[in-house]
Amino acid sequence: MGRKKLSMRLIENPTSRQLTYNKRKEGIIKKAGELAVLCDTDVALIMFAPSGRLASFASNGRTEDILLRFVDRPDELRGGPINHQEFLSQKLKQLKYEGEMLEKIAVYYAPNVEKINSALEAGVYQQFLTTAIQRIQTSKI
Amino acid sequence: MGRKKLSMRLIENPTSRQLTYNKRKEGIIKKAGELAVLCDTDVALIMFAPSGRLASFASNGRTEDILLRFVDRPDELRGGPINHQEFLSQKLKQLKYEGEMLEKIAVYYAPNVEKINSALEAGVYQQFLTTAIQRIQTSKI
DNA sequence: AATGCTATTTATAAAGT
DNA sequence: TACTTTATAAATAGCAT
Repeated sequence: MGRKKLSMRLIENPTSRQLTYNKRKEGIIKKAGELAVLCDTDVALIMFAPSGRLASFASNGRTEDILLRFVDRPDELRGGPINHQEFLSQKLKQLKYEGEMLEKIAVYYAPNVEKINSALEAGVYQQFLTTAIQRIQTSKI
Repeated sequence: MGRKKLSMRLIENPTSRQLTYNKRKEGIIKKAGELAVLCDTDVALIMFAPSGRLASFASNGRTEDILLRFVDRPDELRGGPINHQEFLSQKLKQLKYEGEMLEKIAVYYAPNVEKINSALEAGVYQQFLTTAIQRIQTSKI
């Protein structure tokens, strides 16, 4: 959409690139919010600038603990050896604990409540978790 | 966009809702991919249907380890007590280890490489990590 | 750098198959 | 239950401020 059709490759000019980034970032966040409302859907959207710093995050904030549901429904893992399944459950529980610890730490270090979304600490925590997600995704492709 | 303007509230008709969900899901994924290419940006997009099941995930898969950069640059935490800083570093390292374990587990359980994106296991792992991210975000707001 | 303005392109709501 | 089409709404690229 625009005066010209934009070819799908890196925008060379840094100023234009930043401008496009800001505009499209807003657009995607809006779309994500609409999808959440229209379809009762949880949407998490995480964007990182090339610097690696967290650029934006959007979610409708539902907090169901899917982990516990998973642990309570082992039949969803049918086909896996029982010992590995137990191992997996333990690992998930352990990671859940780590996540809660991380949450507490994040709260403790929050230096400025008004700047939460751009706080360096938040960026580091969230990117770390996101990287973990990406590792899983990458490792399975 | 469409024959009529859609009011921004839950689509009551389940069939229409599902249809809209599928269409808009594709749209957002496309947008996310475009943003990644145009602006050299890492984008992670995670959507959950009301059932809680992972619906989609998109990322350009960058894998920088921001954690280590963080640990190696303690001045970014200036203002925090040293003992808490060390505590934080240890926790992050521990979580990194857990993430790597989780990756190995994910690989082990991958039942069907062709269906990676819809694999239930992947959904559980990713939603768990996403929930952790959301917790951090929520706790700071 | 940030905001506002249109010409265009793109996404998509309904309808059709 | 999906795909395809089409009219329309929405997003946005390039400019202007």
